[in-house]
Amino acid sequence: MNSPHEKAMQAILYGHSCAKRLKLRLEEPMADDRSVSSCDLATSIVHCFSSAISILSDKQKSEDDQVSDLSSMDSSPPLPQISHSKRRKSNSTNSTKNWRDDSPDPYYDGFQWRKYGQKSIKNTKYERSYYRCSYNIDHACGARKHEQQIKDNPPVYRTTYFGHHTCRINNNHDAVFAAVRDQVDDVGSSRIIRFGKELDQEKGSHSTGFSLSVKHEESIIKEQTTDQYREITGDDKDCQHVIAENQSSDSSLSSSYTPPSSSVSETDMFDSDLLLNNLDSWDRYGLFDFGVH
DNA sequence: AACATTTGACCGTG
DNA sequence: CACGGTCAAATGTT
Repeated sequence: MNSPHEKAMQAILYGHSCAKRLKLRLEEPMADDRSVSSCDLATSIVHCFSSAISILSDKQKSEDDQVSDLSSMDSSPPLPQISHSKRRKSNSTNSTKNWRDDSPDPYYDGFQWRKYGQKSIKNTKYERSYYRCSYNIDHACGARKHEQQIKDNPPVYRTTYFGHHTCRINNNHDAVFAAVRDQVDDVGSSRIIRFGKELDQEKGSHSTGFSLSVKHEESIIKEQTTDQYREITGDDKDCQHVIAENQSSDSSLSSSYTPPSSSVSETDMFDSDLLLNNLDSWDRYGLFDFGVH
């Protein structure tokens, strides 16, 4: 796995490529396909920097801390809130700690949240706020988040998200991914990019807010990405080759992943959430080219 | 009036 | 029993 520094670098580079595209759009409005709104591009940029901040601030934590954080991540989809118990269930069995984000400001993530609690947490200076999706009842949306200031001067707020949105009130971010996918498809002989779960498995089960995960399901997805590369290429050696190549890559901005034409159909199996939620995917497949140079 | 936030209490988990 | 997640009444805001 790449070092935190390298991951932060990749997040910044990714943000940089988004910024370049936004700049190009501002300079030459007609030159861009407008498949992604400027607002979404800006949001992506902010999230890339958030990820970099988070990675770099985590780097200062102890290794033990990191291991325990990672081990608590869970990739399973949110369970419907069918329990009639008024009290919480065990975190280890019923909730999903999907990802977290550190930001200088608790940023707008495109979803509407309702605060339902606030607690002071032991050994921490600041209180933690608890939010659930405003559409929790209307759409039985089980998404929740915790927000807590973890640093002062400069202030850093850690937002931890649990579960997925099923309310689908914001699909803008999906457009970003679609655009990424389309442009990736345009590069060379690219056919598919496949990350994470089968699309069919995901259908109807989520619509998450977009953010670059810092520690999203790390160990699980490491296996998934490797396995799925094997699935694409059918070649274990190729998999190792690409991984090694990317690990020793100079992270040039112009690098782009062009999967070898494969036996897999052209069916779109791109899982945008997992692509952008997991920096390790970049580790393995290289940076994605937005067509801006 | 309707909706959102605050806050003390409750209670499951380890 | 301490901790932290959630509930729900009280309070604030629009």
